[in-house]
Amino acid sequence: MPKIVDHDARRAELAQAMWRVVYRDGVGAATVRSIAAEAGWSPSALRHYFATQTELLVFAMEHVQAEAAERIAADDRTGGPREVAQRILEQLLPLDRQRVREAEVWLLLAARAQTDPVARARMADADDGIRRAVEFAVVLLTGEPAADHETVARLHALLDGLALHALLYPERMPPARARELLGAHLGTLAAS
Amino acid sequence: MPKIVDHDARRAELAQAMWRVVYRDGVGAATVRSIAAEAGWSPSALRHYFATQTELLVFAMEHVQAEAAERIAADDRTGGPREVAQRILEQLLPLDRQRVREAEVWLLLAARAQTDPVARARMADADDGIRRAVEFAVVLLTGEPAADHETVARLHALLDGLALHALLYPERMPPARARELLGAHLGTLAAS
DNA sequence: CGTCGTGGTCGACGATCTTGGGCACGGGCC
DNA sequence: GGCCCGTGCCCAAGATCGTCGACCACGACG
Repeated sequence: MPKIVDHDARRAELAQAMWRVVYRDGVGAATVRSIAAEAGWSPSALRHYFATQTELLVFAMEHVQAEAAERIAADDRTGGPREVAQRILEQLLPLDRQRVREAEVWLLLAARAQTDPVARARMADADDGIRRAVEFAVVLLTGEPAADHETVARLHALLDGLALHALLYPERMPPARARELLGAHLGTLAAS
Repeated sequence: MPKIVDHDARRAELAQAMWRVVYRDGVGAATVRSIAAEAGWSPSALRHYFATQTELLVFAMEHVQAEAAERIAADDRTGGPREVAQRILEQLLPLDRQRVREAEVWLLLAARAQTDPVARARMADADDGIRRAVEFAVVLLTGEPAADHETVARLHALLDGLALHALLYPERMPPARARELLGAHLGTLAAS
């Protein structure tokens, strides 16, 4: 068989090009044509690796998930449960440029998920990951072996709400304030 | 001067057409053309009343705000503070088809706000309205004359997070669960 | 060495938002 | 009463986007 190309490597390469575009010009500029130009190929070339734009976005979201998971895994777990839980959950908030871009991808995929089932499935998967991190934090804070579902769901909603506010209204919800509010909520959990 | 048309009435008429499309086919189907067809005009006719698509979305969002404000004002305030606060804040959650559509407009405008300053400004205004409702609820619950800023911001983030989850993952966050989680949080506020 | 499948480009299609030019109508002015 | 001209509206085109089909080139396998 002919000319065999490592699809995964190509996809990663394209995703990096996409990420450069997103990082430089914002997620709105991440069109098929601009990404192809960034990677130095024709727009149709992308079609071999990403049949549709949604697949591109989904791949970018997978990258976001992997990065966040890696950051969380890389935490050294030093300090008390409060500090560890706070640091872990902060990895899921748009507190610096990198995480802002990640959150932009997240929001864009969310908007697309309203009509696109594929995007919807990826969002649900990402949501699972966030939920697991929240569960971990709750277990850490309460010391109980299993996390209370209601507590988890509430913290989860708060976390995503904070992320949304920090992304949409950075003046009203600067990083320090988001951290502070998250800490306040974690405080109520540890106390009870 | 010639043929004078009531612009406000026309805009309202067009907004109703838009709303019919959104309600029937989802917010994704709300293109300039579909709205014009629904209203029985040509797409260019809309240009006299809404120069750009963002203006249409912004107008729809203003309608959402007005509807929500009216629902909140229409509450009869019966029952204890917990019940009143809960009912008021539930008006801002996507618990039925009407409010789901409203939340869809909200999310679409949020995505657009990342690149469009006009959409951004409208989102900030809507955010003000939500914040005021949350402040009102907090004052009601705590009995204090002024609401604690941190408490308000936290409840606000939780509320928007719940709305987002209910909109994106209706299976995981059905209306009853959203109500329950909101109630749980309000409970912690009333207790303190 | 030939074949054929894979990789890649070009061009086109349909849909979208947006814009400019042009037509019709009708209220104001002489 | 008749002429202006500004408003309202449509048509067509431009720009950009995602997607698709037809075509060419290369290279591994038989």
